[in-house]
Amino acid sequence: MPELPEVETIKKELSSRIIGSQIVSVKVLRKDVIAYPDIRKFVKFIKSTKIIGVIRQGKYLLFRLNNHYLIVFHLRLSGSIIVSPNRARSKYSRTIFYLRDGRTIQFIEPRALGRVYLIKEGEKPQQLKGLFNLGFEPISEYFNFNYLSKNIKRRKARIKSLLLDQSIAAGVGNIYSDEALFTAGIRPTRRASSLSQDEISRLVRALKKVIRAGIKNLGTSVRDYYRTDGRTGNFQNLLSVYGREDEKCYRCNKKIKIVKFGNRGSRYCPKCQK
DNA sequence: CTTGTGTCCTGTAGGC
DNA sequence: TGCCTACAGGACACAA
Repeated sequence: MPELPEVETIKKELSSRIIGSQIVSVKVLRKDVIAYPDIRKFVKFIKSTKIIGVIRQGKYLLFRLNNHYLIVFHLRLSGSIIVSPNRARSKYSRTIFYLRDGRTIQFIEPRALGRVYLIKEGEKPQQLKGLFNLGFEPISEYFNFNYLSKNIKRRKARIKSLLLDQSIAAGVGNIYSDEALFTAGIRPTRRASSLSQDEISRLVRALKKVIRAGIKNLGTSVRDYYRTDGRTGNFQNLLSVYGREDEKCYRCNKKIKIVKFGNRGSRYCPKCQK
C-alpha cells in the first residue's frame, strides 16, 4: 500500500514528467472517487489549467494548478498514478487527465477506496480534514524524541495503533510501522505509556531509518503499488517482518508471528521484540 | 479526549 | 474446474 516512501517516489517521478503540462480535459470514469466538490465543478475548474507543482504531504499527493486550485489524491490501499504516452485506459482507470501533448495521467484504483479532491488554495473542506490534521513526518527534523514522547507517553493505546495515527506520525502505514518496531525491538502490542525513554528514542531513530530506506529503494511493492511508469519499487526485498509471518527472523531464526488488532495484522519477532 | 470496533471496496487466495 | 468465504487495509464514523 502506498505510504510515505511510495507517495514520495510517485511525487518525484511526476515532478520531472508533468510539471508544465497543460490539462485539456478530464474524464471521471467512476463518480464516487471524486470526494469533493461535485463532479461538474471538479471538471470545470481543472479544464485548461497547467500543472505547476507536485507536492506530497503525508500520504496525500497534490498537484498545484496555475489557477490557484489544488488536485489532491489519496491512494489508500491500491491506488496508483500512471503517466501514459497515449489515451489507452485500464479496467481500473477511475479518473483520466488528458494532456495537450497527447499523454494522459490516470488515477488507477482497483479497489476504488482511493479518493480525489479539488480545493482552492486556503480552502479546508471537512471531507479533507485528514490533510489539515497531519502531524510531523518521521523524516522531518521536528520529529524527535520530545515530539514523539509528548504525543504518546500518556496514551494507553498500543504503540502500533498510535504509529498509524496520521496526526502523530504522518505518512506511516502498516508496513513501515511494523518494520520500525522490529528495528527498535519493540512489540506492536505494547501500550505506548509503557515505553521507556530509551525505547522512544530507538523508535524515533528506527522510523527515520526505515522510511529513508523505503524512499531510497523507491518504495515497497506488495500487491498494488506501482510507480508512474508501471514499474515496481524494491523495498519489498528488504523487509524484516512485514509479509514474513511464519518465516524465520533474519536476526535470530525464530518464527515471525502475526497478531491482529484494530482491524489489521501486525508482524513481529517474538525474540527480537520485547 | 481516548480507545476500540465496524464499514467501505474488490481482487485474490484458500478450502472443498 | 468452480463456487464460496475470508482476508487485505487507510481513514473515518460511531459507541462507550
